[in-house]
Amino acid sequence: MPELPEVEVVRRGLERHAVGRTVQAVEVRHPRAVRRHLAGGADLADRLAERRLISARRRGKYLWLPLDSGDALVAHLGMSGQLLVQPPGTEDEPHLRVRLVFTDGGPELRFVDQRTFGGLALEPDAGDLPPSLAHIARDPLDPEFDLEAVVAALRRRRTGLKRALLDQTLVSGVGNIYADEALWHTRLHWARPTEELRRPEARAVITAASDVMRAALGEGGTSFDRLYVDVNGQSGWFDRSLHAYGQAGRPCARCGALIVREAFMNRSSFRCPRCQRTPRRPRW
DNA sequence: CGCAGGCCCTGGTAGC
DNA sequence: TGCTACCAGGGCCTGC
Repeated sequence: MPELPEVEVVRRGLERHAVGRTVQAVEVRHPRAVRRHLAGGADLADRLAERRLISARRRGKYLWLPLDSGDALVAHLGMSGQLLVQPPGTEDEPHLRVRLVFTDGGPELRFVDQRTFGGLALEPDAGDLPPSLAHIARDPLDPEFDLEAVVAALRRRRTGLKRALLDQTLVSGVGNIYADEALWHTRLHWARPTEELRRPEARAVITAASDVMRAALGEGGTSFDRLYVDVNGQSGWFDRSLHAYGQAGRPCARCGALIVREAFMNRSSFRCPRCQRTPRRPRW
């Protein structure tokens, strides 16, 4: 599941392998992959053809590639999306959704996505950010990320802590994996009411999320199910450093109690039952 | 407005 | 063996 570190690895790959090149033609092989492009796949292909990719940018889990036309190609990898750079003639992947061919005859850019939660769309490149991303908060790796403002906003919420960490309008880039890791590092329970957080606790959990994501980026991104690979198909290996996520039944690295898995928001949450005690008034 | 919950999607796997 | 049920979960959407 690509979260911020994995998406950043992809962004760097795009910067290296796609930026500066000119699109010759685009093949949209699955309409769902371009569902956010309301004018349809043919329109997307038309407006991308003969356009040069200017740069590769990211906010949270979103990527966008500004074009020399003033549009930007916005991409989200969803659960299982990949952007692969493949030599022409390489056999098509089973879940190939969109193919970009370049005028230089070099490697193609392929959007591959098994579960089709991800997709591509063209939008105006409105200065700093495509319009559809206006609601996405800055992520912790953004130079303009304002920790104290996020801490204050977090403590104004009236919800469970993990819900808030996953809310991309509060802080972006954090998904299920890094939320569980940040909570484990700070010994906080996922159902802690945000309005009861002490300022140092709030500061610690946001800082922990930031630190864990930065560490993952340093190691090439988390990958435990082979669905995530970077722009050239290389897997990361950060899963070996996870302390909570996916560790049910394994001993907590801090206290030895067995990590438990709990249902939360139709997904899983992992925590240490001893280090991360259930709060008196949980907000599930 | 803030917040909660449903839904979308597919391949792998567990269970009968 | 072959079927069904369940699981992974980010983000959009709706309703309260």
